[in-house]
Amino acid sequence: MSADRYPTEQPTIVTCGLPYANGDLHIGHLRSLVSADVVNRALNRIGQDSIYVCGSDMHGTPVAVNAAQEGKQPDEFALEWHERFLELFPQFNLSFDNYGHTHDETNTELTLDIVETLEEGGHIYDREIEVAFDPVEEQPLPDRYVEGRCPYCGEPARGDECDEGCGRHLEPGEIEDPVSSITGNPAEYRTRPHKFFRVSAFEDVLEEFLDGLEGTANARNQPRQWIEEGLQDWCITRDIDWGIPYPGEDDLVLYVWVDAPIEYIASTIQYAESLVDEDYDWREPWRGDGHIVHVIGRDIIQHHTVFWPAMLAGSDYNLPRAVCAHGFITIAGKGLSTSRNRAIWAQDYLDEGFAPDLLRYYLTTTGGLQQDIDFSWRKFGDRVNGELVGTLGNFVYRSLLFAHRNYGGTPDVGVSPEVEREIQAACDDLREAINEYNVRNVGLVPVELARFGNEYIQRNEPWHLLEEDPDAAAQVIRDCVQLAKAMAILAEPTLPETAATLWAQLAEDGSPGDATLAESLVAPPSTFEAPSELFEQIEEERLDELSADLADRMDLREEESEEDTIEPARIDFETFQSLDIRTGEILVAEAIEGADELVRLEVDIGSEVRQVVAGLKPYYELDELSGQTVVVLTNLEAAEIFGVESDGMVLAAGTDAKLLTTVEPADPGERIR
RNA sequence: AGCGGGAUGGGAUAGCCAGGAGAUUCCGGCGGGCUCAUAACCCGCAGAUCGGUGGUUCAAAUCCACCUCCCGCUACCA
Repeated sequence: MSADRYPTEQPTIVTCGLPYANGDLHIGHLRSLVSADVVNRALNRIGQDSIYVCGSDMHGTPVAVNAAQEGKQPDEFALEWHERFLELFPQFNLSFDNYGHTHDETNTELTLDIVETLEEGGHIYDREIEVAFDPVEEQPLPDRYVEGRCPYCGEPARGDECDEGCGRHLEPGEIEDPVSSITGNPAEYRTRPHKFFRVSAFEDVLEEFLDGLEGTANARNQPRQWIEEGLQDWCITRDIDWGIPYPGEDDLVLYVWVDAPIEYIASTIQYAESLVDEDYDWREPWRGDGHIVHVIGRDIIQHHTVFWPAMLAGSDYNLPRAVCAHGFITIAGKGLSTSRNRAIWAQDYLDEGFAPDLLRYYLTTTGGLQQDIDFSWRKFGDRVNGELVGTLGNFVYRSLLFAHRNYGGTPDVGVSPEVEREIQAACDDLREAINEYNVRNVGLVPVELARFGNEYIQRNEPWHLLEEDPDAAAQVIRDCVQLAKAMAILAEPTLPETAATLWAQLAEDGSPGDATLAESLVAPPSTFEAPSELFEQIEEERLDELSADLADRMDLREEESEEDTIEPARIDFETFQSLDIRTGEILVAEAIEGADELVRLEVDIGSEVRQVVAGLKPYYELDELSGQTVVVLTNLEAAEIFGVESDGMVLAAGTDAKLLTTVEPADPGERIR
């Protein structure tokens, strides 16, 4: 890999994964959005020509499904979310140079253009595949409209992905035992022509691409395994009516993952078109010598390191220079769950009245980009109070206040060699950090400089020097003012709002977002007003409250899901009578291979011996099970679990499956009444 | 079970890709200092055989193999 270090002469494009227009954004999404924003701003600070573009992902079956549930048209539904995103982004200081959406004209046209290019290049072919169909509704069942079993690992899976088992992307027609996820009707397969993209032909291209790919290690390593296992061609059409229609095919639309990443290009084009005074050639980054940097969640690595580069290569566009795949966010060690409201919602955070910079700082500096990070209000508060308030905010405030009181602004002397070296070192650190896409260090650099600043001012005690040695005092404060100015520039990527405030306090014109590192050694104006505090301390009680509220909310949901409350709905006696519950004796108990908890039981229920599957492995030794008297619900409909038929249900109590038995010995087959 | 991530002083993390003096920083603890500053800031001390075992190497937290545990996504607790 031999790409030039930033800053380069060529333009760079930074993108984040497209927010999906079907729901509210939470801190998980923000991690993508903010990290990419930080990368873009940091590149600009070190003098790299870089823009940040993205857009909403409007297509795909989840939007179609959710829109239908709300009785809306998909475009109307998705557009509403898109608009909400647009309102939210500025509140987190996400500085998109352009933010479009995949359903707009630019993206639609470009997508069709790219698909045609791929066709002309012979990269697309027709193949008859079996598609799940709902025979009752006479409706095709693409992607998540169908559920069934993964052909590779046997796990239950969605139509487009084995989301529960091996994680493989599934091609239409691959899934076994398909059932409509809408009606529950068993689906049947019908043969139907679809379009396939010859991804397999790009193996060499992709391997070379991965060898040179910058960004996080997971984005380089994970796809290597997929390539080793052999690349599958990729079905790029679907039988729904929400999406970009496939050219020349009336009843097919493009798979959402085709037009989604193309939005990265389309958004760049829109940016170029939006400029009035200057020229921007979008072709330079995408087809010329520029650079593309993708910031994504680690769940969409495959799309950005296999499908997308293959598409780009097949239609003569540049491949990305870097893919930065960040980890997930957990709360109290548990994964976010939107359906269970287990998340910190972006809007809720703002409603709490916290400055966006605080969350930006926390999300980008808590762990490495690739690492999963755990969110807690306590840790959030510690970082804010310690590093932002105590170290950075305090240094700037004490310095500027001292300078203003005693000199009316910047003392009229030069910066000392020691401080100049220190500032330059910090600038070097920022350059180094962004060249490694290390957003954590990007955010820590200004705080570390402030640490030095605090040590420096403490060591020199200008408050004493004021009378003892006025020249020396002026020197020290001059140095501190310069350090503060450098911090404004260095902090701008992560803390843009704070940096702008500081910039104004120094009476600087414009914005630190227009400055480059070189300016960090240029003296600020000789006069400025008294500063105000950059950050507010978060009270301990406040943190306690927030923590308690969050814990309550998550605990509540736990209880609900555990059904801890007594079921209020009464049933009549007849309903009870309809349950055929009998004693049984376990004859055989053996583990089901490949399953974590499942045990296959043969249970004698008097008149016959039943095979029953139960999740007992973690709680019992298998050989102590045989011979046990248990209680069996015998007229439960049979089901196949993990590929094993289960005819009946062994009753057990609690989450750790304490088996029910009788107090007195009982023969198999005695009815429970 | 699959895929992914992790295991470093009490807690949280850096370093590991490009191996080299018993190891970063923050919080917490203890002791001092300062008083310009948002009870902030500065200095010092205590505290880790870098999950385990083996291997490669003159040298491993860093490379390789195996193992154990933790976590996330999802699932099979009928």
